[in-house]
Amino acid sequence: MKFDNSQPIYMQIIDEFKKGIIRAELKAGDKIPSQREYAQMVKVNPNTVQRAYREMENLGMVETLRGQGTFVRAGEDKRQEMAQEMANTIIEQFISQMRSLGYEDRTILAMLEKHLEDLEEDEEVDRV
Amino acid sequence: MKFDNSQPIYMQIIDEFKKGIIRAELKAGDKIPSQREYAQMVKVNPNTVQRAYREMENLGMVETLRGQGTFVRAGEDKRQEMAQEMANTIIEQFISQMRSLGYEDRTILAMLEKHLEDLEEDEEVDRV
Amino acid sequence: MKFDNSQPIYMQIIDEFKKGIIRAELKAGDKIPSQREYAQMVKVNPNTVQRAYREMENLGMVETLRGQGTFVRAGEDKRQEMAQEMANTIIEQFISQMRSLGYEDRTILAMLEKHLEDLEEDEEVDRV
Amino acid sequence: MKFDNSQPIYMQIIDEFKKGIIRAELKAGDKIPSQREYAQMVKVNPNTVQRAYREMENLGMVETLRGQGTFVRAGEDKRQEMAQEMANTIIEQFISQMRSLGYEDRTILAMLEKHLEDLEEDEEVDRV
DNA sequence: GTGGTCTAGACCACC
DNA sequence: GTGGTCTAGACCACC
Repeated sequence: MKFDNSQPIYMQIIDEFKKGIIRAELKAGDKIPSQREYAQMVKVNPNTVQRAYREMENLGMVETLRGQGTFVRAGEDKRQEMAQEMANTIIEQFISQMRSLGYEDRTILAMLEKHLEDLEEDEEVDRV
Repeated sequence: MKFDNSQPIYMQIIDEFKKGIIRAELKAGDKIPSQREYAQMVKVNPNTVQRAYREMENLGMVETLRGQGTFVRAGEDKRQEMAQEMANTIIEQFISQMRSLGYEDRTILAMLEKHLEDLEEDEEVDRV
Repeated sequence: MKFDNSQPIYMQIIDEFKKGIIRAELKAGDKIPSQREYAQMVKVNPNTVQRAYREMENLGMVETLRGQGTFVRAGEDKRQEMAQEMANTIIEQFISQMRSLGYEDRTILAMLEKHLEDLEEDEEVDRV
Repeated sequence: MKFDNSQPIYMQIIDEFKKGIIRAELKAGDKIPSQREYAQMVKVNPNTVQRAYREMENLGMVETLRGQGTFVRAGEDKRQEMAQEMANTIIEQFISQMRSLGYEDRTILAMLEKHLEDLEEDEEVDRV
């Protein structure tokens, strides 16, 4: 895992787990690594990991059972909610970046549409 | 200026000037800060600034006159080309982020459209 | 390798590799020394070598694979182009030197012709 | 004056005066700067200048009169001889450079001829 | 003052 | 081990 310093590391850790849950790589009931294990894996201070885990607990993403470990709690509903939320953040950031280049909204939409069509064509070709 | 470590600093500097040119805040003939000045402004080593300036010269964005300074070279054509290029990068990054959340292309498009409409309504309200 | 100060060292390094490619001593796919190795060989700072290697990459002469090394990329086409270019530089420098001695163009040509004939005779003798 | 380290500085000084004489900027009887003056002008150790002046005396280029200074001695004959000599050096260096790129003698001649024609055309245009 | 080159050396990323 | 980035600081060339 590599972290940049655009955001606190503990938030970047949370985002990692969020993505895992959203992509359904992590499902309700799955055990995630212990705080110590994870801290070693990603070479981060255990305190930072602890903070991330605590916040995930507050967010209802995971549940910690003393002496047993930390488990994913998010069910399908939660998963969708999280996906929506993350998507909104990404979309807003995208719009703001494109607007700051001076593009108008309808142009942004048209450019995205064009891009998606081009990509689909390319992928068509790849499959053939 | 704050730099994150998602990218080399010299590239982030280039991106700053790119944005300036794209937004037409910097126009052909404008003098940009001397390497030393800029290095002090953004608190990085002058060598790092020089690398950025040198690459901008190679990209045809600026022209350097020894003993005189560095000047914006990009005319309107170049400006549009740069905007296109930067937009493509942003769009591609956006698509890949959204796809990695599991959204299909038509859904991505629909979500963006919805978002833009909502924003426009909000801005309508603000103006009134 | 000895460098003079008629030109920056990094350019002289580039010229060395250019000559190697032009003379076909270095062919497409050949690995050239690592930056550190070469720096030790020619006793210059690794940063200077890196600048030379980076510019050679920009010129399309070599390809750099991180963690693996730097490889000659120039094929036969590129080789000829580079030879032409280098020849032009040499010829122009020659003309300017001769003119600055006050010789007229036709005299320069005649002197060169004479010289080449003399050399060929000498080499004839050597072979016999 | 700027010296490179491809040759001893005293030789580069001699070449400077040679060029002056060849171009007839310095004529027989002309006084050249005193050794001290010249050393200051070109920022070189006076001993180096002395060596250059001594060798020029040996070469018959100048004459030193104690208490009066150093004077150009070379007459027209000497001038031509020096020009010839310097031209030969330049031509030989040129041939060797071009051959090392792999060009054959007749090609070298053809390329030079072509280049001179092109230059003449350009200069024609400039005059018009 | 402005840019250009170079050294010395640290630290990181990828293999 | 190999390349990539960055800092610190010296010295040079051109204006």
